Amino acid sequence: MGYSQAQKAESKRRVLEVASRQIRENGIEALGVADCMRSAGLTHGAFYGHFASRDALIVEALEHALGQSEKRMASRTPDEDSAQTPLGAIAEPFLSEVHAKNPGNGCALCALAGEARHANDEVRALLTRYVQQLASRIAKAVGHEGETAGLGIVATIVGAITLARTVDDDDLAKSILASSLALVMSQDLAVQ
Amino acid sequence: MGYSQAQKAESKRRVLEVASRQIRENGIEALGVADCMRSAGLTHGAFYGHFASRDALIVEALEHALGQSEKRMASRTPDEDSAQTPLGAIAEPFLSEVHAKNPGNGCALCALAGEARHANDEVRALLTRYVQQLASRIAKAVGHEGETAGLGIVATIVGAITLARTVDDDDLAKSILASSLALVMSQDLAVQ
DNA sequence: TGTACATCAGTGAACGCGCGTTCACTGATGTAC
DNA sequence: TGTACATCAGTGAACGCGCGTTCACTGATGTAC
Repeated sequence: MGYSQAQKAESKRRVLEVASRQIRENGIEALGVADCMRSAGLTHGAFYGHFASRDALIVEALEHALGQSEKRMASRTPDEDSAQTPLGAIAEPFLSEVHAKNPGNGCALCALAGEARHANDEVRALLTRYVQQLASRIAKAVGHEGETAGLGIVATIVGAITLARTVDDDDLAKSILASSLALVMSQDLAVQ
Repeated sequence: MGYSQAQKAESKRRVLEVASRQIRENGIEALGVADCMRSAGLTHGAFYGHFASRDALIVEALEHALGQSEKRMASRTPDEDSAQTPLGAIAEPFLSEVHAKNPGNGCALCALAGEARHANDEVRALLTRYVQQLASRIAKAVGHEGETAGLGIVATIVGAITLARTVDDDDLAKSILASSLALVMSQDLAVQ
């Protein structure tokens, strides 16, 4: 069949894209090399031309997903029309139904926090760093220095999305998101 | 070798005990039939004399774990010596370092919420019911009717324990628990 | 410009291993006489 | 009370399957002449 070098890079990008979506959607453990390659339009034999191992793919895919989230969040500013506060601009998209229903495109921390405890050290290190980044961004939004004040809010966000996705009742899921958003916004100094 | 009927019941109880601890400690997916039986002092071949399938074991083990948590929580009352409020009496043990460090003996919802999305319907139904119970218990503790007011607090608790166990830095884990407890207690009407 | 050849991304069969499940067999328990 | 026997919890070997990984091979690309 034959492929150029540019096509190889494109192939790898496609595999990473698929893997990054699959781990958020189905979990790290559920990611299969063959299935992932098939979804990227390749056969499983080509895998080790791109990655040293399944674990290496997972780490790269997670970095890819976290990088995306970081970029998306950095580009987000409060809506001018509504009276959205800086905290609201961060918390509302996290705690939306769209986010809860689409783990594959969403925050990797929310999607993987539950099973990260059983993952390898590199995965945990990446998620740890992301928790810190997110917390200090949130702390800043509510007018605090450092990350400590933001950690509770991060916990609420992660817990709310996790539970909303766990529960088998759609109305209950909506209530979880709404109640959690109210709890988060009760910490907003900009409102009081 | 030969065993009496009473010994069979005792064997099953031992298997359930082990499984209930193992799924909370290592996750549902990590539970292996052979390993679980070995830890209970039996060989894997005896398994199907007690359970119809691995899935059936998991459901029974989860029921066992949730039942334990429910019982433990029901027997818990505010400390008389300290000025603990009803909400504090519930939230503090959940958000303690001891709980974060010992998933095997802890709350099954906190331990499994992250991977429940990928589990079978029965597991999700059991956890859904538990979320509702916990939320209405908490709502009552803060002086609200219904479960809605409690859902945000449940989310914070589950998220905090999940993150504290995910993160690879002990001090950060402690900060997550402390910050989340403060966030939860800020909702306590009994304090204000 | 056209031809021969080296490169290398991708293919697909095969491997080894772990795990859930099955099943023929074992031997202590407890009942029947 | 003692003996023969049916029961059945547990044993351990074997199965089928899926999955991560390996590897000999293929054939288009792009360079050398």
